[in-house]
Amino acid sequence: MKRVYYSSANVSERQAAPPSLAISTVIFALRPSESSGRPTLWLPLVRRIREPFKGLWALPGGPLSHDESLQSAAARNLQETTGLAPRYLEQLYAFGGLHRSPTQRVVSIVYWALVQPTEAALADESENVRWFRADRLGHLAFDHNAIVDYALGRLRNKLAYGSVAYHLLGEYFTLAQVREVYEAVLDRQLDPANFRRQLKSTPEIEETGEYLQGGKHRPPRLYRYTGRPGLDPDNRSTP
Amino acid sequence: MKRVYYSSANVSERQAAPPSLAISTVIFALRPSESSGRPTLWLPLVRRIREPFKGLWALPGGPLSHDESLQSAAARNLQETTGLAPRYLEQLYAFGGLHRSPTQRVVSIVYWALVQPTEAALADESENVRWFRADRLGHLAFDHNAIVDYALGRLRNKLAYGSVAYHLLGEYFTLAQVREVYEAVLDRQLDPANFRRQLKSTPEIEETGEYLQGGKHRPPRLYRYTGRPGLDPDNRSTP
DNA sequence: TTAGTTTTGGTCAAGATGACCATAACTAAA
DNA sequence: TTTAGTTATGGTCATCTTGACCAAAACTAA
Repeated sequence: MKRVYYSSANVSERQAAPPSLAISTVIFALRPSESSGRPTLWLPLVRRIREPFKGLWALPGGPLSHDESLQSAAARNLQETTGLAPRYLEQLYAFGGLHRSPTQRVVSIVYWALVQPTEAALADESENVRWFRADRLGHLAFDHNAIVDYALGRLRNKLAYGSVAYHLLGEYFTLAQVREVYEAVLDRQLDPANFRRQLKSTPEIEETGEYLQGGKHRPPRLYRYTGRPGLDPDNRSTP
Repeated sequence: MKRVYYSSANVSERQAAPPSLAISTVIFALRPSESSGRPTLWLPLVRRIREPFKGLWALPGGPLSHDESLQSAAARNLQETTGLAPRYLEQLYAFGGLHRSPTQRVVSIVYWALVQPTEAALADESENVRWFRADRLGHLAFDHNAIVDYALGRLRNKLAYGSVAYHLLGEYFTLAQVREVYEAVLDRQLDPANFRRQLKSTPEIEETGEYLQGGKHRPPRLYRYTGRPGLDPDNRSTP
């Protein structure tokens, strides 16, 4: 057996070894806050069961196997930790600082995803997989706090310009629900009338004949998103 | 000598090997077109001297060594092929399709850079390094045509929103020169008066007391860019 | 001196945006 | 049954931005 793994090599050989490559995924979903009941951003983390950073929470991820694309590796992360399929999945950034991991040089290609949390996702919580509020994470393993911050910045930017909010919602939604997503992510209040006017002028939002019943006040009309399910739109140019 | 390189392993071992990691760089510079004399986008390419794609032109790049960061590896590419230091350098995308290279699985983390071409850069042209017009590249090695297209899209986008045009110009420039950059990259004419009004309202553009002499017409005022030299602004969050 | 060209400053209408008002429609409490 | 409370929805108004266009200033070359 000639196969030699670098992890079993001695120190000088580890130095000469090329950096190893991993895929991680920042998975965002909306969940009502326990206190206010308003939607807030949550994301699933995985507890590290070995060194380095054993016991700390980290982003789901793992090594890239030779026969899967970057995006499908990220989708597999998502599936394995939450049981969910992504509604939106896009490459975030490649993090390759020299000292991200104390034991070896690791380059992580990080994806970010939007999903809608279902009962299935909650059922997949366990001792080593748990959902956290994005604004109350504590200290994570590696540079994962910085990565989540960067992903939050990207989410805010895409939300303000692109049409990404709908991937956090179900098939039918009210305009007030969309506004709540914006308010949660951008962390500021928006004028309901002005916000409504903007959404009415975007062609991807389609009016349905249905209304949301059961509320305490005037029943709002339900709408539907007719744009593409955004799976890595950045990657159009490469197969 | 226990060190084993995967490239010398047999087929089944190559299959099991992790994907190898490379850094490439798309380097843009402005150069006057021979025909019209107006500035156009050019980029340097390197001729492949071994298989695969031996003889074809490719983006400058190479493997990532264990002791350099992603960005400094890209800056080294830049230095080695052009002799220049980057005025602007930012990560573009990680390309990791399964069949980018016919011989092995390669994941390329690609950076894009803006420089101003000097005599030094021209002197560094050789049999195996040459500058090409970005819109007349021909067939490149690997998926490098797609990568350049993606980089061009990013450049157009950053130009339209961000403040990136000045990194293609010298320290002093006229507003008409900035407009020519926009016209070259976006490939459409812009109204001089309206364009001027917008630039006057951006705080990073500072008026100097100097004027460009020697032209055929009214001497235009010279301006200066006072913003940061944008070296990977995306990477603020990670050291 | 004059024609030609670019630079520079300006107007105007159309469109987008934020602040704000008013009515419609429903629930829940009186 | 009435009334108060709340959200949904439609609208106005002033302000800002944008694109189209006009005109004078300033220089060169003939």
